[in-house]
Amino acid sequence: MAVSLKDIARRAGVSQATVSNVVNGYRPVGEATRSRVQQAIDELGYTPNLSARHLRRGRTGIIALAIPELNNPYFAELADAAIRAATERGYTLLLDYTDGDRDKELLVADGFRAQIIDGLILSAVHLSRDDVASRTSQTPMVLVGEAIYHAPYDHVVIDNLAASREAMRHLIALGRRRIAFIGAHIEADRAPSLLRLRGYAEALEAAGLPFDPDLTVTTEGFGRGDGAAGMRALLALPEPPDAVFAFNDLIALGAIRALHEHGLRVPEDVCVIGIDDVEEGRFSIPTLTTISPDKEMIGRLAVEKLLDRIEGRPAGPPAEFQPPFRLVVRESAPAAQAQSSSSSSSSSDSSSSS
Amino acid sequence: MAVSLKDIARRAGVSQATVSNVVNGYRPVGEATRSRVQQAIDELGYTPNLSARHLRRGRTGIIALAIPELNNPYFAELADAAIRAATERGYTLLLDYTDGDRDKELLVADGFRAQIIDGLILSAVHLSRDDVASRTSQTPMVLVGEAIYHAPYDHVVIDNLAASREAMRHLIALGRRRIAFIGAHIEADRAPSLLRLRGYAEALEAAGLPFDPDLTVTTEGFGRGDGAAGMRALLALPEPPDAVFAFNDLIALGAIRALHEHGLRVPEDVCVIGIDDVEEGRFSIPTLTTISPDKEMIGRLAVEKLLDRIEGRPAGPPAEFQPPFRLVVRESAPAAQAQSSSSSSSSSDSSSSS
DNA sequence: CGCGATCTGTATAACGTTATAAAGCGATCG
DNA sequence: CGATCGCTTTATAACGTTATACAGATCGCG
Repeated sequence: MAVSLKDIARRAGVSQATVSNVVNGYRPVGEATRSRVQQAIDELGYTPNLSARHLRRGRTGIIALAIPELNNPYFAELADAAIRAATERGYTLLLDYTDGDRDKELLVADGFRAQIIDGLILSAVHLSRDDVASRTSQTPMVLVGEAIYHAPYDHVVIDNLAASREAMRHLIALGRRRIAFIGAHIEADRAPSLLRLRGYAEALEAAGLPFDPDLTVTTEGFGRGDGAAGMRALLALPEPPDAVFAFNDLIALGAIRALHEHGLRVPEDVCVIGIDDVEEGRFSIPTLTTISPDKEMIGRLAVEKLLDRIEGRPAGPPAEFQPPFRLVVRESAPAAQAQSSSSSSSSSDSSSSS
Repeated sequence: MAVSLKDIARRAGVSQATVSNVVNGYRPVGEATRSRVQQAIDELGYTPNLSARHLRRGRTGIIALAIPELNNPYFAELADAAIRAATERGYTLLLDYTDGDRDKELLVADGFRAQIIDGLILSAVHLSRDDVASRTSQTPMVLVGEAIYHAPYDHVVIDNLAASREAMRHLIALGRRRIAFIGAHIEADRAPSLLRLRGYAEALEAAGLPFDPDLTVTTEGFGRGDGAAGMRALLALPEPPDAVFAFNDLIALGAIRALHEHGLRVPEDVCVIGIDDVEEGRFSIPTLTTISPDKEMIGRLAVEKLLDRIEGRPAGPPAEFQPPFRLVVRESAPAAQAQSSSSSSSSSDSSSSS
């Protein structure tokens, strides 16, 4: 059925090895034979059988990106960037879900799929450094996101501490004094919100504001529903907050919805700021002020570092890479010189690091 | 490095063929040897090499789902469902993008990736029936979505005509008389909005309302920005609409944003209804009334039909499958007995077909 | 002119599976 | 008692590539 190397070889009157060399360019081939072979390839419409190639080479040309869920547009946008980056480099990217489930994360890290993939980009939620440090699989891996730090793998993540501080500075500059944090997680193994939470606390201290434990809300997950629930809890307090710093945009959007249902205005009564800069926040009512990580670069960098390892390029010891982020000021927490209504997103202030 | 069939065979003192039979169960194996082999497998931690298996078998166990983009949460949710369905059946699902680009759609349909995938689920935007009818690739394919009808392939899609009529009936029942449609596409090869547009026109006629061409707005794409732009065009009319039926939720949400920027209230001044039921619409302000297709079933059905073809199960001639949908009434176009503010989604009216 | 070096091309052996044909071996049967 | 059958197991040949070792030319250089 499918046309194989052998068919081409016969047609062009050369050996299979020569055809292979024309296709892959491993060894030089004479101009005359090359064109003869090329013609045969064109005529018969040959494409190499990947299973066979990969069986022989020991690589599949497929890398996986494991994310908690696709429903969070942040991950959808990240996956988008990663897929494009992989495609450009001649690889195919496979999406894997973990459902934010610890066991599934372990499974993925431990080489489920190992037979089919050359490498793995893992965006974990529940895994600790020890979990990944003790993994047995030999498959190259790159970490992405906030969950794990200081593990013996390349790690691509924005400077969450700096990002949180910047978000908080913005709220404080707006004159807010009772600022809440939605999206903390108590589990011992979770650094992510720890870091963002720490940035929150540090910024409060730097501004001479008190840290009120009631204003830190723990959530189950990271969705709009979690944000709404968290906000409702805050509104039940005797003294509700006048601003909210959310772990991510989805939580922020859920919080805005809950505020709306309570008859409170954003930003007049309560300012809200998130992290992620998902497209939704550019059209929501009000539009969402947020920290915008360079998702394109995160995806690209993760793929690049992974391929360096896979293809055995000199890459040095595992390192942490920090793509830039920037504060995008929109309606939910407007610029300090109090503006009022519409007008589209205007960005300000950008900070980055290597 | 990796442990292979040969290692197991040696360890258990049997032939490779026997090990293969234990793993695959093609031929019976004696109880004694079976357990000996199984033990060796467990001890050495053997997993079959997929490239080799598939080289031999001629199948890869991978199917692809080609969608225009991941940024539209509708497709993200659909992909989610399809991935789960494929996983359940022992297949791996690969996501492919077409960027809503006609050439890329053709490329995908014509068997780019053919070497790596056993089958394809295609959600096209620009392809016509003739495009797919004349494709050369032998790879089994199932169509999903509104673009192509009556092609010689299984096709999974909701009854768009009925869905549109139902959405329109709801708006008309609310007393709206100048109802606009955002998201029409003029290209000759596009049936999708044609069908929804036709439902729109038919519903107008059925209600004895005039069809005003000014109220049908063509858009470039299907995103929030397109919806906002379309709405602005409508608001520039001498006599703006009092309701909007949007091609999908994203367009609807963009329209709501544009209305807000114009100082108009939804639903009091203008009612808005979409199609897709993306999660975002359950938290937007106002929450979005929409037609909710059963995405779970669309994904599951598409995978199922594709696997039937791949695995050679008797499946009869290509057919069209219509998963159910239902109208979900929320704030942007509330129930007829005029309610006012918050309260969560309440569904009504469901219709389905085979 | 002869010998090594280069440059092209070929034959062949893997890679890890699974399908096919055949072999071993009791037991059954005519 | 020899032939036949059924059951389990094995040996072997693919599947379509690429890597390795090698064989002929052609060429440069002493």
